[in-house]
Amino acid sequence: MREAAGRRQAVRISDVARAAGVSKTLVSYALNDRAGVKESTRAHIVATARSMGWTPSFRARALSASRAYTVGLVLRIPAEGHYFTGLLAGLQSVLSTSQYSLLTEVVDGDEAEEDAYRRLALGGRVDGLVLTDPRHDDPRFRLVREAGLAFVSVGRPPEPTTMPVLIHDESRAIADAVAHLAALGHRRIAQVAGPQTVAAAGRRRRLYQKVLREHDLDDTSWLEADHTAAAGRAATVKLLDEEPRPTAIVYANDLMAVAGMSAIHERGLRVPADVSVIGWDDLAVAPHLNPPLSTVGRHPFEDGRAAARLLLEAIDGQEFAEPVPAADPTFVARDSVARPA
Amino acid sequence: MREAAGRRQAVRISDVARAAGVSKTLVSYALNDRAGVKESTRAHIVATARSMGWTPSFRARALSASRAYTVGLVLRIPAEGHYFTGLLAGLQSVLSTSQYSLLTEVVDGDEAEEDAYRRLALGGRVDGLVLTDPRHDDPRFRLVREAGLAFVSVGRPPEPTTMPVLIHDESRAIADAVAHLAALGHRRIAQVAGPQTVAAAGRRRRLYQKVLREHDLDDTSWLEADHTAAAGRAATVKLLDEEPRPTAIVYANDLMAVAGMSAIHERGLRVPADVSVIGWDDLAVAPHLNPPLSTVGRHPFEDGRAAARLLLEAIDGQEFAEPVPAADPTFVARDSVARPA
DNA sequence: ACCCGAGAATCCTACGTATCACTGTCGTGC
DNA sequence: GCACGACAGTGATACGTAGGATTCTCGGGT
Repeated sequence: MREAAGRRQAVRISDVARAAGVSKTLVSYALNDRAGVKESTRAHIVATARSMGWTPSFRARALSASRAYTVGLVLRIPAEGHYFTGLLAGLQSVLSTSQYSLLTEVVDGDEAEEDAYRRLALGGRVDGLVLTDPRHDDPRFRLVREAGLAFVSVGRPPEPTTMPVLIHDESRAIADAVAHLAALGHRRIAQVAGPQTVAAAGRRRRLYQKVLREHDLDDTSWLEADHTAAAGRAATVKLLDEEPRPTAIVYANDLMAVAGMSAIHERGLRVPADVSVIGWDDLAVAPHLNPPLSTVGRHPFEDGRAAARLLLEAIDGQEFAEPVPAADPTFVARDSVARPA
Repeated sequence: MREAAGRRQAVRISDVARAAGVSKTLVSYALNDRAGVKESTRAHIVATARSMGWTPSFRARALSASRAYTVGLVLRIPAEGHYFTGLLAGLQSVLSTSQYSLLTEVVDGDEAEEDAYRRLALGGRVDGLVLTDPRHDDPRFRLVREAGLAFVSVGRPPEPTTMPVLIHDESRAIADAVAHLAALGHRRIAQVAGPQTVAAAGRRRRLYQKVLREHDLDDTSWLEADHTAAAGRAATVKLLDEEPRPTAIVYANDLMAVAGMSAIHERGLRVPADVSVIGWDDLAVAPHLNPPLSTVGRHPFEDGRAAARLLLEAIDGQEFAEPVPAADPTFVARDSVARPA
């Protein structure tokens, strides 16, 4: 059996100091590029450290600096794997240029989520958190406030804050989508909206309704569904039973849109001839579906980069009076939308 | 401007000790359930700690124990968001019952990946790593060996190791898929395989060929593609030009299968009447496609759970002589496969 | 009256880095 | 000739927890 964990640092700063014939302090100064070290001494120390293969201990540095050099992201499962993969990549692309790392925590329900936040916030496990999809009465904001933890919220939080908030303007994408449908002659447009406890889902549903009214269209035909294929299918079946039948359905995400198209086909109806369909997310498969899915593309990678930058500033003590606008989603027209039969 | 980061521990173990009128050591013993503390004293200490809201400092604990209480996972982007989301969830479900957290690092190329591993391995940032998709001459195994870091490999590593290795037996799923096609009368089955530098992709391609030969079928019609939609489409176009044309195509992942179906339609051919299609992954959208996609389901969540358990044991010093079998993938028949016209 | 031992509690140092406060040295200007 | 400041370098301690070594306490046996 090999030696169990609890691996000590192989070569310590004191080893380097002894080898170079100077004090630990000077080694630290030399390697952190601080003033007060003669250039020749610095070169000697750096060379010694390199030859000994010394890397500063992350743990000791974190304790000494009273910093975790880590930020946290809590993901909900089952969830939009798509958006979060991109967000993750964007966060990383910024963090890895700093000293920071990203800790992910995956949860599957409200209680688990609160536990996760408590675990991360307490004990100084992280210096900051990325919060996504704020809900009404979201307990997370109270938790982080009490813990005095920095955060960045992707989406408007339920309470005012001086922490950074990243917001998207979805009105343009929604206006484009509805205009596209209206121009083709659609008069009955139904909506399968996301969970209305998620603040952004409610806002998006109301935006769609507002734009429908601006086109003098009925805005009353909408249902709530929880982003799963089953819910999307069920909602679609209900909408197809309405009288008169909608000629177009807009969905809160692509997965529900795909399940909806499947339900439409099972009814013996065609997409787009009988019912046009629009999704939200622009999954990798969307352009290759049969028919290719019209949808709204988001910018998770850019969101991640912006969120990481803001979070690092917040950790640094910066305050934010106003929400920060992020890259807006854009409508992508494909063949799942056509003139109604 | 609020106070910048570098947040100290609000209440320390010494505060609790003073308030309870005992030494720091006794507080530590009492809260870590160690012997040598009178029961009444323990109760008093626990009550005091609770009333003061004390949580041990993660940073100090990590330094003192010479442990990071963290394991790392490096993801490649663009990649199978699907499998990794599940893997992440599985890893977490085990880690969060221990003291461990998961650090993710997202990279987009070979150099970035090596950097990422170096960052994590050096300085004791993590106690162990999850390595996925081993490649031939994979530099990561050398890196972790040199760093003396524990790891679990999801897939057979290129070099022998005493660290745990999780392996899947794909032969059953592949045999089922080919048997299903053969039983329906398919004689010309082509393959769009994954990147052959990934060891598992090569093995899977050869497995398909072996099973084809067992059915006395031609095994020479295969192409390599890099898991993207564009590559899947291009490979499909080439295969459709072959003479005689294949009546079925099996793909290394669902995304390429979807793109392939799209290419088949563009040729004026039908799925499954003219060409049957089988994917790999069982994406959430697969059952709802038009037609529903036959594919092979993996078990990322269970893989994640198993990997986490093994990694924690490896960190504990356990050695592994044999690879550990994981939940095998299973073939799922859907309507994208039918009797050839 | 004295010794012994088990259990209870404390003392002190390790963990490894960073940094504050300080000492020593040398050149410069008056 | 002396005061002073800039610069180079060192010593000691904080960071907060854990735990081995040690001391203390107290009851029981001889």
